[in-house]
Amino acid sequence: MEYSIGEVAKLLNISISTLRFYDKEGLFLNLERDASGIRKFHEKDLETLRLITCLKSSGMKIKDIKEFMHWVSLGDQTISKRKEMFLKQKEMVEKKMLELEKTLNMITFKCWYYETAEKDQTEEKVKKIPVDKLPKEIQMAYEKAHTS
Amino acid sequence: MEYSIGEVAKLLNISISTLRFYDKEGLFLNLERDASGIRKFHEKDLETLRLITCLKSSGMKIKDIKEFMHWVSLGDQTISKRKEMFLKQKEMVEKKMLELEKTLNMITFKCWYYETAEKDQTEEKVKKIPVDKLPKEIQMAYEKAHTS
DNA sequence: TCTTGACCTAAAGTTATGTTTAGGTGATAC
DNA sequence: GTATCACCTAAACATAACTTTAGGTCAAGA
Repeated sequence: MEYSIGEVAKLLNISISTLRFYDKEGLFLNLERDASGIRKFHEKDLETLRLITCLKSSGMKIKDIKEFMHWVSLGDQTISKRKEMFLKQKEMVEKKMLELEKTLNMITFKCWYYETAEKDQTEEKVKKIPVDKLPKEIQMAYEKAHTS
Repeated sequence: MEYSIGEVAKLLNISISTLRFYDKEGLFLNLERDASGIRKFHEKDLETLRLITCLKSSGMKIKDIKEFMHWVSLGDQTISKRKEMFLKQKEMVEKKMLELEKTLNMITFKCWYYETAEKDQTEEKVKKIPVDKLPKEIQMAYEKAHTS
């Protein structure tokens, strides 16, 4: 199965210009072109794109993804490097998730805070509630959000 | 308690230039200055900074944080707006967490993949294992990573 | 035949989030 | 008294990751 750039764009919801940009950056290995220079994407390229999306969301830079793709092109001799990269990236993601949880706790607290303020028609009352008098789960969220 | 910009920078691990940048962008409400123009940070400014950090990690732009701070300055009449903002942001964070989980599954799979390849000294063998023959938890990670 | 649509390139432009630079003030330490 | 800090500003610079623009090819349909 072969896909044009437009088809891939729709399929994976990535703009055409982004796809060309990734190609220019060297993120695809041996991306096929037909006689008149038109890109032909195969399943392996789609899989590369799914990986790019994943690595980007893990906080990796395009340059490093490019380096990884270069390692892939060198074959078995770079297996350890690639493994190390993924181990490092796993740590990054776990760190990110912890931070996001803290963020969620802060936001959960704020949601409760403003819902209460909205009922009261003022911030004054809720602002004065001491931490230990907050509803239990809100207190927990607040405290989790405020640990260094 | 009062803090200089340098103290705040160390305390919250944010560079001095970033703090000045945030101030220029209007993220602090009534940040005090002494007679010679030197910034004096108070506890409320530190709390603002913690909130900024949190909102940034939730994916909010500086401009929107600034708008929020403006609402704060308008007092009780903007409580609903602020509540809506946090509700929206909560959804954003929940979406982000789902994406990160998917990312983590992909990376977990890749870690296993390259650890196996490393033992084999080649990718060839592991590459050929069909999904349903993978170790159970790896199979689960793979599948979770590949659901649209 | 002509026009439309999907593709192409190279290069310039955009946006967000800072950082760096160059030049200046004012208190304190040697 | 002069050198060194820690602070200040305005403005230029940096970087990543795209997007837009301007100009061109090529095949298919009216």
